[in-house]
Amino acid sequence: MTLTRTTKLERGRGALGPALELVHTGRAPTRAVLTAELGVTRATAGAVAAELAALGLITVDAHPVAAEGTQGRPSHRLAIDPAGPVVLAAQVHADGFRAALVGLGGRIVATAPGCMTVGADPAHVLGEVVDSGAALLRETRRRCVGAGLAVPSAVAEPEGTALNPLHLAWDAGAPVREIFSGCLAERDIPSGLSGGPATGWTANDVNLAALAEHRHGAGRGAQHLLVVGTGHRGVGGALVSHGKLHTGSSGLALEVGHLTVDPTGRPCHCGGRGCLDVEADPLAFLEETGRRPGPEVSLLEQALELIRAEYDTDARVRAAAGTLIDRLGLGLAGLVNILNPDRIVLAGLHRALVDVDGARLRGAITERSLWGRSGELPVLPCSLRHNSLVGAAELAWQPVLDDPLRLLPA
Amino acid sequence: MTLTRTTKLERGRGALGPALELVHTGRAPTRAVLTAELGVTRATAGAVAAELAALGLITVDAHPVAAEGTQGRPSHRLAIDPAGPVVLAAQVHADGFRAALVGLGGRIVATAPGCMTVGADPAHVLGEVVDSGAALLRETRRRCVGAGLAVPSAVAEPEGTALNPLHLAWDAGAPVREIFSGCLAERDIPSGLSGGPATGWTANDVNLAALAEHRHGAGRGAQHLLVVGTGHRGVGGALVSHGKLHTGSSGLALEVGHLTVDPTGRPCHCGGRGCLDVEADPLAFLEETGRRPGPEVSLLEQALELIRAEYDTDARVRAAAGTLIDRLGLGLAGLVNILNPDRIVLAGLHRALVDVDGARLRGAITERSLWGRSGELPVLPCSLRHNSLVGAAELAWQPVLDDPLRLLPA
DNA sequence: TGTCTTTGTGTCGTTGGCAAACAAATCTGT
DNA sequence: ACAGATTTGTTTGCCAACGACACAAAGACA
Repeated sequence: MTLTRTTKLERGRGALGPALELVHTGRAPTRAVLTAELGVTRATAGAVAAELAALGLITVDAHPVAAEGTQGRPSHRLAIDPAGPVVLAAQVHADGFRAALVGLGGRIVATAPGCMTVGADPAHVLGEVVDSGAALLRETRRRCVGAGLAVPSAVAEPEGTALNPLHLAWDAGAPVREIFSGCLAERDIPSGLSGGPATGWTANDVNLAALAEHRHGAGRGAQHLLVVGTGHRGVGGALVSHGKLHTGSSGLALEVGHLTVDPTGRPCHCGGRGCLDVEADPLAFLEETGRRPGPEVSLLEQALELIRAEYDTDARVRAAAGTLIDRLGLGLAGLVNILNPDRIVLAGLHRALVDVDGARLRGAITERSLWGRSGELPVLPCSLRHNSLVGAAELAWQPVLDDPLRLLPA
Repeated sequence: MTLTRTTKLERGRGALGPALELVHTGRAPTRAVLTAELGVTRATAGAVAAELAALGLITVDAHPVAAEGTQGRPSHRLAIDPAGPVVLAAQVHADGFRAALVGLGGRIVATAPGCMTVGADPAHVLGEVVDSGAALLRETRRRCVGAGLAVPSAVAEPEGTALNPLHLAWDAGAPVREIFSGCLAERDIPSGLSGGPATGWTANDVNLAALAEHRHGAGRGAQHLLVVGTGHRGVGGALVSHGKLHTGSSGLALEVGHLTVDPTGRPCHCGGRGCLDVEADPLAFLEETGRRPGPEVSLLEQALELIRAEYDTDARVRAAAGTLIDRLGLGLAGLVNILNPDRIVLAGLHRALVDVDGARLRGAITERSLWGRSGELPVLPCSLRHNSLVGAAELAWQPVLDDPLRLLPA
């Protein structure tokens, strides 16, 4: 008679995903905290932690050390397994791309920048991106369990097409997700998961930056996080509500670039005037300062450098920053009235603006937003270095976070 | 030895809530459909249906009749028990109030309008509202399991205070939910649920209208439903995302009245110019037609009557409607770019506008919204008579839908 | 009438978790 | 040093909530 014992490892399957997410986002430093956060018994939490450790995703330290000022038996520390699997993450922008391997917890394990041939088509660029990632995988000999890509364009759902890749010289409507997935398949990047080949998860870069900031950065703990930022041209936005990206019904939500912030302002390609896209992006800033943008580095870098180097010494730079802050504040106030976020995080050029005069920005928002608690609404600079890249990794990690048992044995 | 058998009725507890919601929203006409929608076995679905019937919430017909053109054994029909419990729902507006008893399925069982003393304070008004509801309960002898209230003001969460009850002559910040709950307790309206006294669920009327339209009306099945409408003054909005109201972090989301639709337009009390609130509400419409609004009935009713009676004959009325449609379209386009809904439902005056010239409104939205599929975006009139009232009932039903076992035995 | 199709019901086994008793590890006070 | 106090981890027993399966029921169709 075969006695199939219900082993401890088979318990707690339902809580595996939530538990991994807690460790992933740093909200479960110890097993005791995990127990409380999951709302389960110590027995169940123990089984869950053991199973995640058996899957090679987390580590449970063998010899816990007591925290200071606490009584009782010290709890085992939980941590992301530093030798665990990684995902391939990449970000494409106007000047080039960056490929990386990212572990759980949003930790970048290895990364490499790449140049982009001007005018190259998406298949060519994404091929280079995946080649670069594959090289990192060979160097580090890490197991890969997914791939994610951030692009500076709205991405239509569920097709995965790039609708306005203006700064990449790609065709509008290019099937980016399909192309990326194809590149992964061609180069035999395994999915690492049960059920099908590797899927190249693809989304808009600001959306992914927001996701990353919510899970690992300045947006941590926010219920309704609004992220607004610039790349090299234009302004993008994203909303993370209750931990999930609000992408809308077809991925086109938070296209905030065409909020009107100056009815008499610059004409915009959308047909209107004074849109945020043309009034509060790096080019607009450079124009306000009276400088001629040079072709050597990106507009964003020129703008950031100008603020860094001359904000304290050049009144024109200060005035330009103030002008952009007021416009941005107007746009944000409109968004606050519609979305009622409990935190705002700014990226790109806007991050620099809140750094140099956060008070003015907060004032501009409060002045135009309604009965809210906007005075108490935190407006913070983003806190992660490569937030779109980390966000692309989040996308790729999501299936694992949803059900860790889908991981194939190493 | 006591043999405590696991009876059939104790099964399927976890699926009770989802099952009741399916019947409530009309998505489970038969037990077979319920089985498929829940994704459980027939045995479990049977147990769930039996338990809901035992709770007095639904009926399972004894002698099923085969549907035409189908083979196999006919499935039992599921329906809301017409003798089941009700909730007390009420709506307050500038001219008065309306109290009602509403059963599951959004069916209004009994209703009575009420006048409001001009300038009366909230405690007085809500006292009359609850008295009116209590009278209906005595008349109908129905069991009451909750109470909900719709107010024409933003309601701050989690406090439940009315932030801008401009049209009610109430103080801004009046603790409406607390007052309503107090009135219920004073009059011994039972909660009908385990755990505590009756709670007077309270929310903004447009939000509740949106919830009602999503569950029982023109918004059924939408993933991201945007509702915009007028009461007697001003413009309100609401978003239902994946079946849940997006209230934002403190209940103040979708305050769409201050979107700018005409930079050179009327001054608004918010300090700006040309806000939707003053450019697309019933007063604005009446002004555009050149009529002097009379004091006898509400502005909304005057506007609706004017459209009904004179749209076909009076060019000035048509022109005014066109002007408002264009402004509304501009505002909606902005919202579409931010929220990316897959359906728009219009209420109040805006419902009449889409009725008389929906094509113009759809054109105005498409023209200004970006790379979306806005051409395919349905823009519909609302379809429920008292949608805020039904929405208030939804609020009160929610605890029962979440866990029907909280219902106390009759 | 027999067969097919679909739906409802009863039985059994598995699973995922809880409760409680116990064991372990550390702090605190004497 | 030693005895509680406190907190955490582990083991055992148990049970509710299902699914799987076989069978029964009720109609359509030939």
